Amino acid sequence: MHHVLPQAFFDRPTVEVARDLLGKNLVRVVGRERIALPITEVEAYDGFKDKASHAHKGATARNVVMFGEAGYWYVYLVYGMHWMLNIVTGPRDYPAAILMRSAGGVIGPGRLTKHFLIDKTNNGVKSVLTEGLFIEESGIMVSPREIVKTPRIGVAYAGPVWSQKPYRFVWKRR
DNA sequence: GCAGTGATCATA
DNA sequence: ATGATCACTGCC
Repeated sequence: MHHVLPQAFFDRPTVEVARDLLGKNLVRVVGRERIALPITEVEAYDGFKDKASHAHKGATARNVVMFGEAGYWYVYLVYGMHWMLNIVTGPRDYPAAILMRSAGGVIGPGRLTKHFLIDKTNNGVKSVLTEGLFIEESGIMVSPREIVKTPRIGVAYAGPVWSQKPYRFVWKRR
């Protein structure tokens, strides 16, 4: 159970990685506390052309991490109160990341970061080497039959085409 | 259904 | 410097 996902796992096409993350354990270690839950809902944000992505209009102070190497955490604040947790995917200079939306019974990206004690201090940190926050193998096999694809949530601003892309993946146990 | 909340970014 | 926006949540 101590198989931390290596950087190579994340250095692949974003949508593939998103699907493969379902059922893997999101792990947080703070002091003596260890929180680990299987990932159940994610969303892919894929490249410059993706109008729903922060990276669509180019690099800014906030989104630079998305332009870096795979396997780094991209954490930002929305609506002045909710931290969003993403993992960067694909090669350097290709901006892509996956939003962690739910794990175990913790539903919703803002609730997830609250539960896992995540904030801006996790931004820009490499997931594979850090003791504090990483993803590991769970041993759970997720069958393709258990994966539901839908459009992403809360991205109407991206227009009819990009807001409808089936880049959200939910693991429904059967 | 909609207010809360504040960083971020474009515009100037 | 200012104002609109926001990969959301919780309470009405």
